[in-house]
Amino acid sequence: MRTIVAEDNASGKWQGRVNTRFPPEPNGYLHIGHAKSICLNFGIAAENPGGKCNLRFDDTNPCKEEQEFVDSIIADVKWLGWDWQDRLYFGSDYFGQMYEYAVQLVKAGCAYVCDLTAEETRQYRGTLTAPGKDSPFRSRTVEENLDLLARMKNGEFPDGSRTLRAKIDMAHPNLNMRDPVMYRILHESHHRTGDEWCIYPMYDWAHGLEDSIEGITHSICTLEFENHRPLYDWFLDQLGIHHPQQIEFARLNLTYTVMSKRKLFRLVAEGLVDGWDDPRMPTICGLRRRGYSPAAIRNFCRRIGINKFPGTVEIALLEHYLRQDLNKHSARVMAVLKPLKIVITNYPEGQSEELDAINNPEDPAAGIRKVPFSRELYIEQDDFMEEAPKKFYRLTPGREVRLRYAYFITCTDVVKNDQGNVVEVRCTYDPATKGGDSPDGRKVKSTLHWVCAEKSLPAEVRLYDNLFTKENPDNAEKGKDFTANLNPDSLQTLTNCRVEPSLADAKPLTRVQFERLGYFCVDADTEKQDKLIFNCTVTLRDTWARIQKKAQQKK
RNA sequence: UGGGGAAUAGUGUAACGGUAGCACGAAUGACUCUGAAUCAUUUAGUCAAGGUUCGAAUCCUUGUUCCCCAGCCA
Repeated sequence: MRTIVAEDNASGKWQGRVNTRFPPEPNGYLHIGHAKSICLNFGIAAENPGGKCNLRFDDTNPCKEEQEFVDSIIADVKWLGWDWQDRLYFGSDYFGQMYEYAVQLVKAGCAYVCDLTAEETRQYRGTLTAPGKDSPFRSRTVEENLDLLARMKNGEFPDGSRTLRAKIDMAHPNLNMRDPVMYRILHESHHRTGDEWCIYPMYDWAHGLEDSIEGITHSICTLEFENHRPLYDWFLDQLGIHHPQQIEFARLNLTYTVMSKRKLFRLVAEGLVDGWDDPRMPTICGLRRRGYSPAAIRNFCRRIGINKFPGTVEIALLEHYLRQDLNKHSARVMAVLKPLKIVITNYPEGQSEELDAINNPEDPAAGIRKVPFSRELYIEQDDFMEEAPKKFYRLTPGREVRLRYAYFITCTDVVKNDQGNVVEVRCTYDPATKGGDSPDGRKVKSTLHWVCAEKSLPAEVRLYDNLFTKENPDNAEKGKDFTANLNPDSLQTLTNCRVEPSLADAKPLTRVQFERLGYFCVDADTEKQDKLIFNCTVTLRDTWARIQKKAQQKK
């Protein structure tokens, strides 16, 4: 596709212009599939000198469209990092011009007013294999059509009583060419034009005109419109106006999620998720709340490429670009999700100190911060095992490990509760290893993250897994649908977490890496509920987890 | 049984008649104050069968499989 644009540019087909557009219908929230289209359209414009991409709302159906969606779409495209400058357009702004064009087509004998009901229209259309038959109103005179069209526009007829149709060919093998409806009567208030209109243009009629009026050069859309291209071309040819080239590409499918507006709507409507911006949703606002960065999404969209084959991209690829970007840009902090108390028995009671920690090893300019250390600390429950299996090289009785940026410690003893669970680990530390380096050069097998028991802050952490348990959620048993494949464990809330004090004033959408755990993002609920709440954006790659998993599979 | 499209490693994507390459994943190793990152190595592919050609993923023929279309939705 980029080749086509580049070649058109070289051949001067459009006088060296490149003007694409992203044309959403404001009837829902944008998702990662839209991001593919957004990055394609804005990306192609950006790659060509002088290239432009318009943001245009295709708002031709007042029954489904709302200002709320207009606002969210604008916010999402902007957040993704794209700029349409002063070219924010609405299809509804062209309703007057479209009507003029319709009159022109009627005068040319290329369109007629049809009195068939919706049901009759369907019957007359024929089937995939059988041709349709002409509407009895097909042969009305131009004068009569002009009169009826004007009266349709003036509101003289009830909803659904008449349509304006293009006069093409009721026997055409492409159903879209069997006298398609151009206007329907809808006494419905539009979110922008109010009650000015009671006839509204259909997609096929409106879309090409919108493209033409804006001087679009390349009209990029998804595969299901391939069948509509002959009609797109027909309207523009009949009118003899600027005629952009429509090019189709396959929409994005991702494993372990659903992408259709209808299905996402159901998840929200049925309370199966917590709203459009639920961090498990593939919506742009959901991904944003989850902690995704715009750059990660853009890089992903660039890499998945453009095609005409409806494939499914692995969610792992998205996560790869996520980690790649977050690794470079996220500040590191220490947080303990499932705390296990440790007591440094040879560290003086009541004493504490501040240790230097590097904010981001990938970015020296990010500097250092202080973290408090004292006699009592928390480490991760997963980082201690009383009886360590072969490849476990974290803390276990008798073993020395490093506390990151702090000291080497050796486990000397454990304290158990009545159920026999370890509730406290006792260790000694080596004062000579302050900062985490051993003067004698001795090595430890692992480095653990930790927080000070007293000075760390309580926090809630929300862990996420795929929303669905199957790669293709639609692959459900007979009689069931995708909701049967919802993952019951897609959200896990941990309420006893501890984070280092530097996070005290973290604002929503702040992205950090919890060392050795993953990337986390401060949730909007932090301000509402007045406590620190983090979403797990994505975990770090975890070799140990894979080793464990393999060991279990062997059993 | 009509029409329109599409098929390249597990996944996604290049190669436009001239060495099938890249990324993700997976595996192995090195390194490491994150079992992260980084680095190295390995793994694995042209839907099928014919044909044209010195040479075919690419051109031709036939077949197979998949996607889309019968809204007064977009």
